[in-house]
Amino acid sequence: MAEPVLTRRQQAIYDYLRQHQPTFTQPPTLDELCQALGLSSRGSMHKHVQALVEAGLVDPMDGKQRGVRLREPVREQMEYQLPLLGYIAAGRPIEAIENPEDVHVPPNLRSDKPCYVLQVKGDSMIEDGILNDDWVVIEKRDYARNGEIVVALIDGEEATLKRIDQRPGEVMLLPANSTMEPMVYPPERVQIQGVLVGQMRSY
Amino acid sequence: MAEPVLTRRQQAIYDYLRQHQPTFTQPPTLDELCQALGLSSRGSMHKHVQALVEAGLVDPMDGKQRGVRLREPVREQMEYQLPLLGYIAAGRPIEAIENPEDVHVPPNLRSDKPCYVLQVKGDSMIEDGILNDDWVVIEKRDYARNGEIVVALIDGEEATLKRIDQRPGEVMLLPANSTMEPMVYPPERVQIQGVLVGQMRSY
DNA sequence: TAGGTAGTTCTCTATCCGTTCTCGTTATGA
DNA sequence: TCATAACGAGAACGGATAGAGAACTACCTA
Repeated sequence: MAEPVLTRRQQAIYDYLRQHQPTFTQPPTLDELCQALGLSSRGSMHKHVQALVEAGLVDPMDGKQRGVRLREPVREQMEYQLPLLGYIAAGRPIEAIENPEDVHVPPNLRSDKPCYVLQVKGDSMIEDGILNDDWVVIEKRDYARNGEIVVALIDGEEATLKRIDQRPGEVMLLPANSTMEPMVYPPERVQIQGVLVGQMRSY
Repeated sequence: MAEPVLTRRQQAIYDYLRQHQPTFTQPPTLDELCQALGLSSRGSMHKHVQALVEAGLVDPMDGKQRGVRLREPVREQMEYQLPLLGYIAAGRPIEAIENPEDVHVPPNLRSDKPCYVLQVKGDSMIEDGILNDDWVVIEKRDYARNGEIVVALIDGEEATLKRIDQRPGEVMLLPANSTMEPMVYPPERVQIQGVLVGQMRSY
């Protein structure tokens, strides 16, 4: 989809919304937008916002109620980009990247649920074909079926990528490396953070 | 399409656009272009830009709207698509797909040379983390450095994906599977068709 | 029920900017 | 030397963009 080509003002408003999105407790009113952008006419602002709605960049707010308004069209039109959140190595917390850059992920390597990307450090899953420095696409999810490969957080501090086997009273995290032993924990110590849905490697 | 043959000025403007494209938040106006190129007449600039439009190098901006203007045409949207040519399994020709569909490939999984995608059948490279049904991105190339993983055609009929080791008088194709033996051929029987540059897997 | 808040629609106006035009200068080749 | 093309300046026109403000409506609250 081609960029809708916004006018200067529309672009400024859109940028402002994207930039301040995280700090809003509520979507802003037109008046607040006017104040932020230095306008004094609600009507003019409405015209611009309307243009953004038609460009598909802002939620219609089409009814007209709600004291407050307008909102991001939910993440990405960039449906091929996912955030690279950090590195995952067995036994350490996920090493977060300060500025999560976006990486391209083909649609067939992800699910239609929210996903993110981690880079693998270590070789605990080497026999499942997951090597050091591979990128893995993770679907954000807090449960898993047995046999799935998951990002698990142990005791709230150690993150690891392992195949999971959940049994009554215990959870087994299975490495795919014959030099390593399965890890067994009581369920309350293991928190599932996501499930592997795709993988990429560059040579 | 033959090179449109630009005049000196047209070329300068085109170069400027290509060079600064990434830094634009918005396409420039004619006045901005004049300022950047050291002109003072919007009308003259318009004439040059018009020539670029007719040369097919710039978007028409044909109506007349958009407070701002002109931008690159060669916006490769195909840049993330590569053809899926078929399946590769050790010991058989590449099984071509009648209608090569295009698959999305992130830019970091490919080179800037021509590439294509194959789907792996078999597990001869399993210890290098290349599993059955994985997609591999292949750079089209007829030579390789030792240690690279290549698509090799043997006797013009059997295609295989193996790590290569070329020595005087012989070529070794090394599987990554301890149950399989390296294959040794005289160089004239082995034709390199491409080199592995990326890999994708869906779970 | 009244008044405040906030989205919507409207008109009016100013400015921006693409477009078209004319005119002058310079360089090149037959 | 003259015709032509490339180039540039500048003026004028008109549509697109932008903003102000008024009027209307819907909703919420006191």
